[in-house]
Amino acid sequence: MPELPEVEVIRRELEPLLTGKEFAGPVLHMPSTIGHPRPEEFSAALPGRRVKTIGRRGKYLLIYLDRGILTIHLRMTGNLFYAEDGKAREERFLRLSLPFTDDSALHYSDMRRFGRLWLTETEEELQELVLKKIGPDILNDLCREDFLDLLAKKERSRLKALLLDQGFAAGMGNIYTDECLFRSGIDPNRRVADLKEGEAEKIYQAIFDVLKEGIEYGGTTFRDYRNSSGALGDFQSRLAVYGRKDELCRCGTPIKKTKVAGRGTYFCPCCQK
DNA sequence: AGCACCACCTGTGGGC
DNA sequence: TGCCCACAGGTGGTGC
Repeated sequence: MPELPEVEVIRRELEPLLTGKEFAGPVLHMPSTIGHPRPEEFSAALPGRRVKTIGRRGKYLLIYLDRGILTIHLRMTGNLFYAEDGKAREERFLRLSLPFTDDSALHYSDMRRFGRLWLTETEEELQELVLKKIGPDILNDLCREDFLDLLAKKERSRLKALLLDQGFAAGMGNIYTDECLFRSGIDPNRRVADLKEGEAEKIYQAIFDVLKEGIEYGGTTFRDYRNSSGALGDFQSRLAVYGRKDELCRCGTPIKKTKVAGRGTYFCPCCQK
């Protein structure tokens, strides 16, 4: 579900709400949601720790504590919901409740159960256990020069596959990748080696623009995404190609859907070459 | 190195 | 109307 913009929207909302709060005893409705440490250790270790700041790397939300780091990945259908009164809004897919000592709470629900939480004691442990194969955050930690350098090392890759590769750079998902390639005028099947003068720069700019806009519009709610107050995103109204098979592109050509890198891929055969 | 597949889950929507 | 299959904002593993 959530890509970089959706996670960033959640981060911005939660940071002022959670900073300074102290965790009480968690309730694990589905213990397998905990990736590390073992569920019972997690439950014993979290109470008493306080939230310092909230960060993000790609699609990972990083809740820095006075001791250790609580990391969350929402995968396809994970949702975080903050409740001032501590009450969860729906029970069906509730996997985890993290109450605070002031009786407010952070709830985690996840229909498809793919999402995970990790509690690590140090930055090094987080790196080793969770972020080992994750590249730099594509919005905050990758300048144009570095992006172009990294791209040059991946001559044989298809653009769509590369942008989706979190080891290359972290944050792009299926929706924003299709939108980025549309804005760049690049066919998703093209390979890096075939890019012409100026096209790589165009892609970098499109990544930046589309992610920024996604954040400004509160993320994309195509199906399940909700922010931490339960509200829908707005960026779906701005999508040029994603989810618009057979609808007309602004150039008048019907948008096509194919499969690239194993994912449903939308593009305009006229605007993207 | 890159890619195609499968697995992990549950729900929904299109086609027949 | 109802059933079945394909597919869904992600990622990790396998094997070619």
